[in-house]
Amino acid sequence: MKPLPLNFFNNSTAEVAKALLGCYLVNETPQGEAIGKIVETEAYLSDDPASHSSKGITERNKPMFSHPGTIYIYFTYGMYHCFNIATREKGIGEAVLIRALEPIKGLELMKKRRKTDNIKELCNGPAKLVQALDISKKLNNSPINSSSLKIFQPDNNKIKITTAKRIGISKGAELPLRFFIKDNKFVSKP
DNA sequence: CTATTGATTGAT
DNA sequence: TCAATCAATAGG
Repeated sequence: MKPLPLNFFNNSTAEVAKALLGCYLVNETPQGEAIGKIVETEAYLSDDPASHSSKGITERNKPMFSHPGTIYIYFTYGMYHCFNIATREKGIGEAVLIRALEPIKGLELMKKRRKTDNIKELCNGPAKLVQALDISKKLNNSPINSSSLKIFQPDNNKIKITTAKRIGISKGAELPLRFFIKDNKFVSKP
């Protein structure tokens, strides 16, 4: 198992979203290490009305337009953060939203941070996994794998992918840009 | 300046 | 079904 190279993200956003399924997201903190397997993602494209980047670059969404592999963490609904990774070359505003993880390691830490003992509730939503891994907004606009937050790709990553409409957006067509591992119990909605 | 919305979650 | 809770955005 090895860390994903940054040029992994210099590719079609939908392809990156699918390729991330089955990879491991790792965050190291002073309290310990937490690891989750990526089981659900969504792609956000530059011409997509649901994407923050659709109206051009702003102070908030500029990480989406930065180098491939740049972390984009945004604050929403007054209380939640969501975690994305920028894709394609610098100047193009596209990203993959990590929507759900299967908890692998650091379960006790996750339970404490999420204030629940229900394993299925730890990481089955974009704001939940940010809480469970304690992903800091300080990492916004910095490259993945260069700080405490890393993604590893397993040596033989054979999984079955289901494609579906995206969740929780009102603008824009319900494009088939949501991807998750078939039959996995930890996706945000069945 | 004020009003509305939102890539959400958790409680009722 | 709805409240929490605030940054971004649209409108005046």
